[in-house]
Amino acid sequence: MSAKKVLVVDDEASIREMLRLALEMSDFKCLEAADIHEAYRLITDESPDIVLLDWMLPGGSGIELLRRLKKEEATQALPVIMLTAKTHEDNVVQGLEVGADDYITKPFAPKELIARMKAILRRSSSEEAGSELRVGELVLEIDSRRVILNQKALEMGPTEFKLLHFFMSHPERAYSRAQLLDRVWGANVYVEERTVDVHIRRLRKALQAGDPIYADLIQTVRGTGYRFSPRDLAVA
Amino acid sequence: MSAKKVLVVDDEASIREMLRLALEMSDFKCLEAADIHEAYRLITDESPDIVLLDWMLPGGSGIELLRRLKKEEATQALPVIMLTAKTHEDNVVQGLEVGADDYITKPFAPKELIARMKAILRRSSSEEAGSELRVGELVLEIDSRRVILNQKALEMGPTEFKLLHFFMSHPERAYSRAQLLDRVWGANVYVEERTVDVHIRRLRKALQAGDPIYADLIQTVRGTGYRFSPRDLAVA
DNA sequence: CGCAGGCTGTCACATGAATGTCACATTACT
DNA sequence: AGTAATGTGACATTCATGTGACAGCCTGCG
Repeated sequence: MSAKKVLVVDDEASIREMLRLALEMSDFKCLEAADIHEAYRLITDESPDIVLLDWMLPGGSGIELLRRLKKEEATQALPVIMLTAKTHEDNVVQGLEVGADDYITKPFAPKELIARMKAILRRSSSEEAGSELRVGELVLEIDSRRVILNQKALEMGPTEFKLLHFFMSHPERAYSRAQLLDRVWGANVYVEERTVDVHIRRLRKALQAGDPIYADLIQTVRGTGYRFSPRDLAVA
Repeated sequence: MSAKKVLVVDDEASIREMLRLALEMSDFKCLEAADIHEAYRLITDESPDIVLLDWMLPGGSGIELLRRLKKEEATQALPVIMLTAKTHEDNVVQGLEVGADDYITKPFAPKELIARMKAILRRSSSEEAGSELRVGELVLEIDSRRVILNQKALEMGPTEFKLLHFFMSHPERAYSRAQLLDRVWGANVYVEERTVDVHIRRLRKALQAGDPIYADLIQTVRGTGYRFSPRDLAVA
């Protein structure tokens, strides 16, 4: 299992720092946000695997963000663990009602937090298995690591597969080359940005070979990067 | 019902002898092993119908063997009865969790053991009936440990058989070398990952000898591992 | 006991695919 | 037209996999 991304949302820098240490000790990648706005930005930009959300936040309480996340399709399945200061039963109940996956009251032992996180991640990642992503006649089979278009398998390299995988799970949104490098190639990789173009081309070519229409799903956003847009798929 | 093979795993020769007598009295064929290593060898070589496994063993406790058996595809369904010295509830619970089919505490009446064995065998043999895997003209006979392709038996080693067995029961899914080592070779085995390649090749060769088309069932998934895909089998 | 033969795991080398980069062509925008 | 961004074909290199050979190990047999 590759390192999971954790987003820590708390307004106190000291707590964030403490959590960062504990998390990195356990091989999690750690993102930090001090307010709801920043948190939301990081969620859409970085798609963390799990969110640790403090209850008390300036500029909108944590439950607001939670509600928003559970409302939107794209983030509905994102696991959230609430951090509550006291044993405010009310908060806990309310949080779980809105859809938090778990909660933990401060002060807590980092070990316990990590254990709960792992339990939740195990649960959510196993649901993911056996799934497939579909857009029209284009099917990306995760388990068998294949892409099927009109009942026929498409040929593409591992990188194109990962790229398409990323696009299909993040549709209707433009990504810069830098973002794509980060999300598809992985962080800490030194590669030219223009390399993305080449792989975009290879992916388009592969789709084209299966059905020309589907190549149009990968759209160029001039001055920004690329976008995957099922919406514009013309239906015969 | 033909005579069933029973494997007795116990380090005390006197107990093995006692069990042998009791078992042969009831028309079972009896195999004996004094340690885990020998037990495992006999299981793969002789495929007994049921295993009587003592809890306390030198060189790795019985539960280790049990875990290994339940993990590997080829032996997952093999019934195991645990023999525990005292009424160690912990052991019993643990054993049943790992997948023992039953347990019995020493000292026990041979008659009772026989009865339990028969009960389990009755249950499992009905499930086991007609236990063969088939893909097109390729038939893997579990019991006789043979592979038939176009009415002709294929020649392959035990490892290739297990590998094919695993693949045929988990089709349309890509597995990494590490996963295959884990599931086919068994856990706690230190073997080079590239060894998988070699056995894949041997398996392909065996299939090829029977019918070239069937070698294509074993597909390379570049950057990931291998996949067994009956779906792509071209039909004449 | 020693020997032959099958099976296994490992290596070194061969082969071919995938990757990243470039130079140049093309396109969009002003 | 001029400029910047993107598309595209070619290429060297790296990397993953295929493949043949071999030594050790066990087993069965003389």
